[in-house]
Amino acid sequence: MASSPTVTIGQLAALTGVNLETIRYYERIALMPEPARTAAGYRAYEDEHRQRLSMIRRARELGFSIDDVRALIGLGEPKPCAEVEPIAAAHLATVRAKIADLRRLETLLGAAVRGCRTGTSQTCPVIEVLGGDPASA
Amino acid sequence: MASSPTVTIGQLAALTGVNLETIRYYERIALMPEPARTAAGYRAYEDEHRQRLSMIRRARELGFSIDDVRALIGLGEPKPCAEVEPIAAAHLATVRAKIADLRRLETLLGAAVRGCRTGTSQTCPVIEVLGGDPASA
DNA sequence: CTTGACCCTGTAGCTGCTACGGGGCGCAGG
DNA sequence: CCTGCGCCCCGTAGCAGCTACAGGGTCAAG
Repeated sequence: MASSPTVTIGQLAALTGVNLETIRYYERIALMPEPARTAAGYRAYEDEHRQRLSMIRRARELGFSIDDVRALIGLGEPKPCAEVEPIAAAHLATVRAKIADLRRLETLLGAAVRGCRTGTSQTCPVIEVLGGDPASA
Repeated sequence: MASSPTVTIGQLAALTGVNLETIRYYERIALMPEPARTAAGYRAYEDEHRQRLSMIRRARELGFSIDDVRALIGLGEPKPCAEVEPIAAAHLATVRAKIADLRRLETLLGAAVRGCRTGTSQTCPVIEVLGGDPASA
């Protein structure tokens, strides 16, 4: 009973902010269900598709992998907390690990770049960070 | 006048901790120079190769792209600070941006996962984070 | 002389898209 | 009715940065 029961792929892309080609890609990898088609073969999306795609988009923005997304929002009904929580917790752990890694990098790079600017070293401090092992024996 | 003037690709891999196939890949994309060959066609690496590959490895560990690495350690002599510093500074900026992004994720995911564990909500808090927009109009 | 560990080449696969190329459809204007 | 524009269709190739084959050759020990 809505004024616009179905939308085209381009409209869905505009509604959700997901690239049109990406939507087709999601269908190809069975992350999005195949929508009904018009007589001419155009995809006709319902509001359920829009909801699902929005969820996928947010999950991707949160850094979940495609496989994680598949596990989080199965092909049908919403998953129970007991299934969702371990995936989210694992992902959170990898996010934290990445943060820790990046902070190490930040420290090292920051020091090297500062060394460049103060310019007291003979060789470039950035290069020095890379070449800490000139000879083997 | 060293006892082992050249090493095979497998030995170089062991020395540097870089995967053997990755070394060949670096040669293919001209990041590593083509080494001399034995009569049988085996690659024969000198210590210079080992040094260069170690530098590449450290640069990659610091998150520099292959193109950045190419710019940092050209095919010949070490680059001057003036060339190196902008690349390192730009990379540092992207590292900081990634950290900021990941911290946002950490906050959101952390709150959701905690919500799961305290379990007061009807629907899973993780799913709630994903589905904040049930209907369009 | 055989066995096994190494080496060679080239190509296909991975993730998650994105961008073609070469065609159909739908609707508005002339 | 026809044209033209914008959208849609499909399939495939490309991006980074490896990694993993398949199907061979080589070398040194036993």
